[in-house]
Amino acid sequence: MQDVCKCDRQVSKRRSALEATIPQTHAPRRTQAERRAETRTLLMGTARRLFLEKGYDRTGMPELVKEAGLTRGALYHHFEDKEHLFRTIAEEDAQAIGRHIDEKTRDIEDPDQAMEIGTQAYFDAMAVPGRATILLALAPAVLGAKQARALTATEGSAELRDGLAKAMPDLNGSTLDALTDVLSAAFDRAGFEIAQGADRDAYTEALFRIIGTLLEGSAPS
Amino acid sequence: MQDVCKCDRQVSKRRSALEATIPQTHAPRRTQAERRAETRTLLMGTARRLFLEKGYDRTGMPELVKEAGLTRGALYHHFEDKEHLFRTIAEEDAQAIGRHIDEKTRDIEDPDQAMEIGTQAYFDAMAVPGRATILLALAPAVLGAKQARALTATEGSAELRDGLAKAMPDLNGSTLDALTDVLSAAFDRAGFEIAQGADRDAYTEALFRIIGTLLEGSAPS
DNA sequence: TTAAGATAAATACAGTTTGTATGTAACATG
DNA sequence: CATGTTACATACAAACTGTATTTATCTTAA
Repeated sequence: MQDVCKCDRQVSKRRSALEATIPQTHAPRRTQAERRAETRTLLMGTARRLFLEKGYDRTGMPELVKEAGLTRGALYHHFEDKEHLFRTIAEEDAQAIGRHIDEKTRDIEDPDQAMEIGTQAYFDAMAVPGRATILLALAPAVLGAKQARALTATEGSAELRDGLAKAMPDLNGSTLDALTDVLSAAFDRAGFEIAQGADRDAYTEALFRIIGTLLEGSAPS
Repeated sequence: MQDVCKCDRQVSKRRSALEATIPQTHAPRRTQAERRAETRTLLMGTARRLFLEKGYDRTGMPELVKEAGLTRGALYHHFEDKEHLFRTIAEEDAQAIGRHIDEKTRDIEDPDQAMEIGTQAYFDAMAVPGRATILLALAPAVLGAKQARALTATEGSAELRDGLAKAMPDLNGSTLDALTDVLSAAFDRAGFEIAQGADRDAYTEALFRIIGTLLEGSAPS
């Protein structure tokens, strides 16, 4: 019962959390880039977990660094403030989604197949634990709806727009934009629910029913 | 420049914000119910404004009660904590939306027309300043995605589900649920964007294109 | 290799914020 | 009008935030 201490004092056990098992030879001698990357990774990983477990505003920095085996000094050296820490995490997740979709669809010619594969790639990427909550539930509140949307505004929606434009040439621009927007919201909802364990096939079919009927029902080429 | 004071001390100007103009006769003699309602309204209104201006976690209770001309004593008398205050505000907005839609659609027989009118009523209700941000951007982070969804889960979506079920009898239950869910996400997005000043007609047409083609395109009765 | 500079991380500090406990004023009721 | 109850203010103890300062670790070039 010697754990109640309001100060920041660290018990001089450096590199604790990662290598607590190692008998501590003498000096591990990491390069600065390594140190930096490891610490950032550790902080971001711990923060990610706590943000997800307790929510953004109920997560305190003292608690966070304690769990990471560091001090607030390290945290504020790497991140300007709590919001910057969160934004960095959210950006990383968003970029990971973009990369994954790009990888999976890069070599596909047929637009329909690209749509199909891209959708599954999006669901897969969004199902990485915590990602959906970070990007779709927390980010709009922490970063603002606009910034949060900008993070996830995948190029995929541009291709969706093009597909719709071709199939429905009578649509004016703003209606086309609105249609693309609400459909991307539908994709987001599907991705979120699938990530929470919902029936993936059901959501996939629901989305393709919508898009399928839209594309064929209006002005078939 | 005499404003820097860390304590809660109140300058003994009771009922300030509301009646600062009145020359303060002797004793206004309000009933308890009135006192209570007025204070709650004042606190919730001020909190609402600050949550919208600065975000949830950047809004502090000291600042809030200061602007309301009260002390934290009053605040914590009426609300358990910050989250409870927010939840109360969000619930009020959600219920107002429900009431408004109900009012507007109560006497409509034709399902199609009810859909049309109900959609417009939803957009109107969601366009009340701040409502969209509170319910769709902040609530998922503060209350959790599930609770936030539960707030806005209007009965309208049940009727949407029924309409879809009739038009597409081949759909199994889980796909129908998924379809209803992603469509309601589309409605939310439309409501949010319209509230932010987007082209209402464009979003309305986009939604009805989707629903229209779905209903007619599959299995017409 | 090592001294000087740069980066990483810990400690120290000042101001705020949160929730609670306690005290006081306003209203309600027999 | 005395007594109980509700509304609100004040006082207090943590806890949290961000910054300034100091110490440790790594880099580089003579």
